[in-house]
Amino acid sequence: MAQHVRNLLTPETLTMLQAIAREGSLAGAARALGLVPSAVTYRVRQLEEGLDVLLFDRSARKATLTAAGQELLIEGDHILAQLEAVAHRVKRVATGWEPKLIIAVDSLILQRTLLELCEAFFALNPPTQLKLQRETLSGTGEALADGQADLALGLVVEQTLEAGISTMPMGDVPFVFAVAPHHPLALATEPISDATLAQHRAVAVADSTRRGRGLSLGLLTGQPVLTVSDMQTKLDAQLRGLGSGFVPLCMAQPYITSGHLVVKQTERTARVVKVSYAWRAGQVALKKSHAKDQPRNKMPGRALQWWLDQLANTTTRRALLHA
Amino acid sequence: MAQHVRNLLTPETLTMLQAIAREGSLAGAARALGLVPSAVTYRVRQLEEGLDVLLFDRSARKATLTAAGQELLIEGDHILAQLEAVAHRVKRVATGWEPKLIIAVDSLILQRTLLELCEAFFALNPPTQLKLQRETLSGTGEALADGQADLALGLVVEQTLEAGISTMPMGDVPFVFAVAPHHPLALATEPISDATLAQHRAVAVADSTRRGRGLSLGLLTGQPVLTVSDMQTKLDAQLRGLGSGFVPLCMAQPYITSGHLVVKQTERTARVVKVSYAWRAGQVALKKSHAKDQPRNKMPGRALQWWLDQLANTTTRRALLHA
DNA sequence: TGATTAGATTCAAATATTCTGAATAAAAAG
DNA sequence: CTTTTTATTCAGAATATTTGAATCTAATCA
Repeated sequence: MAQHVRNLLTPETLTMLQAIAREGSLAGAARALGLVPSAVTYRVRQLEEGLDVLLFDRSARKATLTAAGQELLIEGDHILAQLEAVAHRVKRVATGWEPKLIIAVDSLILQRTLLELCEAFFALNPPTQLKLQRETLSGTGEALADGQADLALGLVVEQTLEAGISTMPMGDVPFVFAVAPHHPLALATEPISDATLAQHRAVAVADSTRRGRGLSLGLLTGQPVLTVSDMQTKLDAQLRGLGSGFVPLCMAQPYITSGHLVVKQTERTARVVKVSYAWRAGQVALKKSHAKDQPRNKMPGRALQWWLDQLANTTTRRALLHA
Repeated sequence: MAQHVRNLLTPETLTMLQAIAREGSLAGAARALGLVPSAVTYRVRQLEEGLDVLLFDRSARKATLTAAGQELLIEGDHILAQLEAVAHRVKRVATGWEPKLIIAVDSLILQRTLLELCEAFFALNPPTQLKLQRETLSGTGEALADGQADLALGLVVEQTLEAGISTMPMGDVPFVFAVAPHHPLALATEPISDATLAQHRAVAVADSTRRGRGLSLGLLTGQPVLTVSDMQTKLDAQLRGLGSGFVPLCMAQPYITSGHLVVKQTERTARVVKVSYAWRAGQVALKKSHAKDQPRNKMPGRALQWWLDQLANTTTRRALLHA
């Protein structure tokens, strides 16, 4: 018998829990994991007994999660993700080259330029796999803070960042208020007041944060909202006249020129968002108990270093933000 | 062979790593864990091979952690703490009563009143163990945000709190600048300027945060500082004339009356800190993949509810802050 | 309604994993 | 230079997990 409950929460067990939730049944999880159903039953029972908590409701044919089970599932997901991140980080420290470099990219960032950079990176034949994670607003910084990402591009700088994370400015992104020419607001007298705005649907980009409330950029209370997951979708929605809102001038420019979007002055000042990039710069805070008072190895991995070198170039930074 | 590296990072393995770091050797860890040394060797080798990372430097007699090993140790500590918190939370959800209620208490809070409340709580013969964790400044809120604590008393409200955490004001705590009567500043002309202050040592309370930079209340740059871990120690230090600084009026009052402390006016405005309490109010954000669209059970546990009931009482709140 | 299907559980046996204990080597301490 | 402490290896022993067949039950279908 395990002395401590936390010893029951092994990664394998948590993975199994995910599988059960995903497949909807113990039998399904067994198939997914390449196990026999009784093995799953055995482990679930083990877990329930050790924790002394009923995790599944067996009254129906398919076992369903109890409230406690759901709690464990959700928290377990988070832990598993962290575990992954830790293993990754440890490997990076050991080899100098990251096995994987995760870049959280805000939807503001120009896809094309980013992919060109990736191409240049791969031309070096690095042993490093790249993973691009598109995020929005606070999700971008959060991925970094959580250790899910190594580099974040396109941070909106209102966020507070923890120690151990370095930041550099990328530049300013001017936003304009734009609507489709057939949208009622296209004919409104300028500057458009908040009261008028509130009568029409806004298109907002959802914050991809996984915890907390997240940022919301300039929404009016009571205003109907269409929420989309990234800036490109928002632009598309506005082109179709589904709503109005601020969009980065650089992304909207071609449509403005072609007349598919109309810029309108508003009462609230035009936004200029300061954008930056950030990365984990080692030097994790030491707890006193194991402070070996030997300074921690804080150099960035070689892949990260390459990206930072690229970003040190003003032209590159510009190219990531401008259309 | 484990398919995925994260499966190697079991709680037991991480615990073992802690033990090795704490005891300073594999043999020591084996003793501490009630195992035979070869078992520890076996597991370490298993881990190192699976991770494909050298965690220990064996050149000396005692194995010492490599940089990678230290990274894993530190991150592992964090994960273990979270695991503990998760198991705890799951149990609470299942039983309605928390097996343990962890209260993070800022050093501002009056010990005596708090203990009286504990006494009243235990009079109910609850199945709940209480754990009081004294914290300072941002540490108090952080313990809550991390899931290490269920209730936080004495939050300084400058902190931003995540969703899922509820806050209520407790009251205002006036601070006064005080020094011992034999301290040089006791004779200074009032109001004392910042320049004069900076020439004398300040006594500051260290932020107990485990990550980030933390708050620091009104320190002057370049001023010599004696840092202590809680408000009571700060008061003691100032009574001995070791330095000067702002202290809560309520704590200082008896000493002011007896002449062991002298209040001085300063150029910077007297502080009044707004203090609040906060607790985790369930409703964890659901990830889409397992949203069972059945509303989450969000009622607080019964022990927490009892404390919240007490705190709803104005007199109780006052008593926790006043001397 | 009754028959059928898919899921969950139980248990003994098979298999895998982890631990032990003795033997060995090598570094620090005396 | 001996003694002590530590780490490692390896073959069995002890544990833990998985399997597969049998049984039971809830949903689905004819």
